[in-house]
Amino acid sequence: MGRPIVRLKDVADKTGFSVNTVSLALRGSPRIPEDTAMRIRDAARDLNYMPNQVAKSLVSRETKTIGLVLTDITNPALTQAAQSIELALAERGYSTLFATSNNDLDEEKRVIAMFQSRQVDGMLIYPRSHRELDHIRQLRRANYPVVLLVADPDAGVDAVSVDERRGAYRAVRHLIDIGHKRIGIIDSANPLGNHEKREGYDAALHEANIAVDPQLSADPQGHSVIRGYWAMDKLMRLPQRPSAVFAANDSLAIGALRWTQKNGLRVPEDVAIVGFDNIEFAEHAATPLTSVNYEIRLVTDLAVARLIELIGTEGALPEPSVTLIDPELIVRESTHRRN
Amino acid sequence: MGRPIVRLKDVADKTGFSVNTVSLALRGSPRIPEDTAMRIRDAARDLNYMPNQVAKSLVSRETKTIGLVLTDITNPALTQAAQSIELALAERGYSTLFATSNNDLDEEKRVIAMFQSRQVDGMLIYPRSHRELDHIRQLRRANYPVVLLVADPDAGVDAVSVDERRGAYRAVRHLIDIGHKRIGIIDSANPLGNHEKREGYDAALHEANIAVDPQLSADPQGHSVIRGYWAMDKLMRLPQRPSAVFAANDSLAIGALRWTQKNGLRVPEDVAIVGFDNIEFAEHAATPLTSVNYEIRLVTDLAVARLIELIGTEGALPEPSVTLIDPELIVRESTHRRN
DNA sequence: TGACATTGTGTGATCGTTAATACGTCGCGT
DNA sequence: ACGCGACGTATTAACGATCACACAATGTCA
Repeated sequence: MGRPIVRLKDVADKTGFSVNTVSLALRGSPRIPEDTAMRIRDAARDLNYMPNQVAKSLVSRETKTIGLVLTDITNPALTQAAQSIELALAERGYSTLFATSNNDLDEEKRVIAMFQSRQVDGMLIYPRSHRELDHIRQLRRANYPVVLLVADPDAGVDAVSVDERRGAYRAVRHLIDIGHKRIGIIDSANPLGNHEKREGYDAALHEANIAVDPQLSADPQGHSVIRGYWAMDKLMRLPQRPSAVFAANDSLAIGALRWTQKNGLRVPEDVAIVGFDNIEFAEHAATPLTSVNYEIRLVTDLAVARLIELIGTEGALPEPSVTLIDPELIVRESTHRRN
Repeated sequence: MGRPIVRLKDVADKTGFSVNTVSLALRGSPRIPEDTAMRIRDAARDLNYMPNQVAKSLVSRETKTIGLVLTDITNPALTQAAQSIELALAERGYSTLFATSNNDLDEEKRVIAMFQSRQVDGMLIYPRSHRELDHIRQLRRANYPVVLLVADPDAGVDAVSVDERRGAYRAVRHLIDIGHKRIGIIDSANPLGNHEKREGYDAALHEANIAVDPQLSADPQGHSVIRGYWAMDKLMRLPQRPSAVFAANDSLAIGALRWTQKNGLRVPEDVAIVGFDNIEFAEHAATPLTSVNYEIRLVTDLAVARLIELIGTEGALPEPSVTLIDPELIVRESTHRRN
């Protein structure tokens, strides 16, 4: 409140030139002769002048700021994403305003509105849900640059994402290939949530003529280790246990692994486990975890590049484009090949 | 670029009132009669008017934005901090601009300057180093509200932090108490870095009349699991191995644990391991990890509260205050008590 | 020597909002 | 009937910067 601010006017007063001359000089205009410019630069340095970006933004109508909306930054996959997004944006001269929606739709809407009010030049969003994107589509219709970080080819909004459906398919396909028939899944079953991984799971089973057994599906209601533990508990208490489990992310998988340790089961002999995202801890888990891997940098770089492109377009935005990154499966001990 | 913006003027034109009347009405001034206000609000809603915070900030001289400077958000402890800081700030109507310094001093300075230029109302900073705070002290002298998230009672800057020295002391003291005499430490040895944990380690050893053996110190040069693995490798290859190891954070500790698994050592029988921060994965590691625990929410809430207080003070800032949160040790299997 | 560029610098409007103040139009009291 | 306060609304000037343009003071050429 009321901190002292050094303005162009102060530099102008000190040097005797007008505000305009000072502004031009500091921006290196060729219209200002070198010795004038030097005197002005010196004075600016002495006063420790820093341009006021707020005033600048008001004139230029751009804030060089983008808004990043995450559901929850403690999800290790999102943390990585946040890190590399911030980096990619900083490299291009953009600052990152970030906020979390806590997986709440109203909160997500509020955050987006706040970002608009703050005149961010664009937004990168991990939406809470694929099914409720109206508010985001509306943004785009209002010519607002937005790129989603989960994919839905029909969303009508630009998106760059790992192909979760394909990743899940690869993981489950691998389990089938090594002989598993009774394969559990630990993934959110929220009808409003994202179904891609579940679809990939279903697809792999169908392809192998294995019926999808709803019993083998456990909803962890979250993404933390402990949630994975309890979901695994549910699956393993079934009369007919699964011989393998696909977990929608590595934290859940580590929770499942932990369950096997506590209950004296061997992985992969008694039950095989596959995770998703290949976070650092996956490789170094008690039993190194087979996991779906992808270059998060690739996803975020493409998303940022697309966003910057949208910001740079004059007039109406181009047709939305959706880019899916194809993930690979890293096979480790948690799913050793059966013979 | 050139997105259409609905301004007060547009609402004014639509209703026939002046810009000022509209402004007053939308802010609920009692000077505007109810039916006028209602007509104006309706028009604003129809046009989907959103106040331009940039213009508002220029007038009010406050942006309701704070800058958060982290060294590296992938450090799980910092991720947690970022999450709860964003939450605490949002609750008080502040937005969070965040940037990472990548543990580089020049980068840290650049980020801070950028935040100043963007007129943030205050900053929360995880400095790269305790020893190089001049640029931050300077900020404070210029009456700029700053709160550090690592403590140094003599920094001359406000700070709220877990007491790392004491936490490390507790951890090492515990190892001594259960009979260990040869205790290794995995922590940065950078002379420009933070020494608190190392000091706590030294203090505990001195108190027990155990000489500090420099051989037993390994610098992981980072905070990731794999760094901990290699640091552990260095320690365990010594002719006289340590019987216990204190790691400066849980990722390092998990790396150390992983080393024992790969090399067929039992924890805690062959070597005990203690971590720091008590992240989620610590409890669920192959051998549940003894770790130094503290309420990160407490730290961040106090830091945010102090920052808001500083922002609210008229005139000169009060004397800097440093708050240290006392951590506790959570004992788990990785350091089972010896008999 | 007078017309005309060229060069360097200043003036004024503008961005969207708020704050201070001015200005009509009432109603009321005397 | 006249003045005065209250009320409702408009006008003007900020905030700090940029931009388009105006305008002197030079220098150049016929």
